[in-house]
Amino acid sequence: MPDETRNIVRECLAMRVRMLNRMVTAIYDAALAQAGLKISQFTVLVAVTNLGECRPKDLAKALEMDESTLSRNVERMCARGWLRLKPDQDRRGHLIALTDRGAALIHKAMASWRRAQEEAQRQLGPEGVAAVKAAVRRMRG
Amino acid sequence: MPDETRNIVRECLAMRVRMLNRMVTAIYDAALAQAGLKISQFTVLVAVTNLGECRPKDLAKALEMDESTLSRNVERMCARGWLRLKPDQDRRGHLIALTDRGAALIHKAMASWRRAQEEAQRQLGPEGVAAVKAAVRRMRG
DNA sequence: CACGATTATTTGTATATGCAACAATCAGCC
DNA sequence: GGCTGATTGTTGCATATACAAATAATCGTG
Repeated sequence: MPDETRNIVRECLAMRVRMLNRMVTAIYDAALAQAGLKISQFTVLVAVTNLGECRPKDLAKALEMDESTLSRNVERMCARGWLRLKPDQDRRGHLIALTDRGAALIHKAMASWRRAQEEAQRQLGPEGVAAVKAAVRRMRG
Repeated sequence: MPDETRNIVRECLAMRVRMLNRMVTAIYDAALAQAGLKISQFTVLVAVTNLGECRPKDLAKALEMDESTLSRNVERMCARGWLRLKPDQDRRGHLIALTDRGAALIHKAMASWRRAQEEAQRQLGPEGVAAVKAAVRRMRG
């Protein structure tokens, strides 16, 4: 049995990707704490800015995130006044929009993001950075 | 503002790593559901097998995971009878040990893990796989 | 236009994640 | 032996994650 499991530790991609996720997330969360948010939330704010007013489904797709997860993240961010919901033609849903406070927060968090980004790049090295980008491109492509 | 945020989406490493994490985790969780566990739990079982009876701190370090997170994961897994706690010399803590049921579960889950591993490798491609491994090695190194 | 199928989103439930504060024990020193 | 600082681990709190089921509105077709 130990032979099998040792092999898993050497090979398992999920183990590695999840570890990488924890390490990288920690870097960004630590930096963004100064601005009072987490990378998960920053990511949503940025995505909404780029998409413009958008439907939950589109946002979830853009972030490759489960719709129910996003639903509750948006809920919390609305409660904080960073996002708000607007009625849509299709009355099954609504549009998610950035508020002024949300936009201000992105601006305020920019310096923290840049610091985290530099630190992550430093720790990963140029090859590591390229590697991560390539891996994601492959999987989504 | 959109200029800045578009740049973030293009560059942000956390966004990519987290996306990769969600995609890869989903592949393994879907496969392991057949055996009644998740990749997060499978990972702990395998790590305990390799370390042997171990203290929470060592296990957390091996998995690059917060001790409090691990504490509660172990708790759930004890409740299911996969792990159990044994007294240690150092009475502040205890040793985490695999039970027979835990060992049997690993065995039962092997085929599912292999299927997930193959699927993840297929989606990432050889370069993607190498990329992920290299990135982790760099960060932990 | 009515009705069943489809689509959009939220809720129920469970797990996972981590920071900060806490309790318990240990180790070293006097 | 008994204090004091360090180490080990758990708990309180908040957020994040996702599958399945429920809800609500739209669409397509007879």
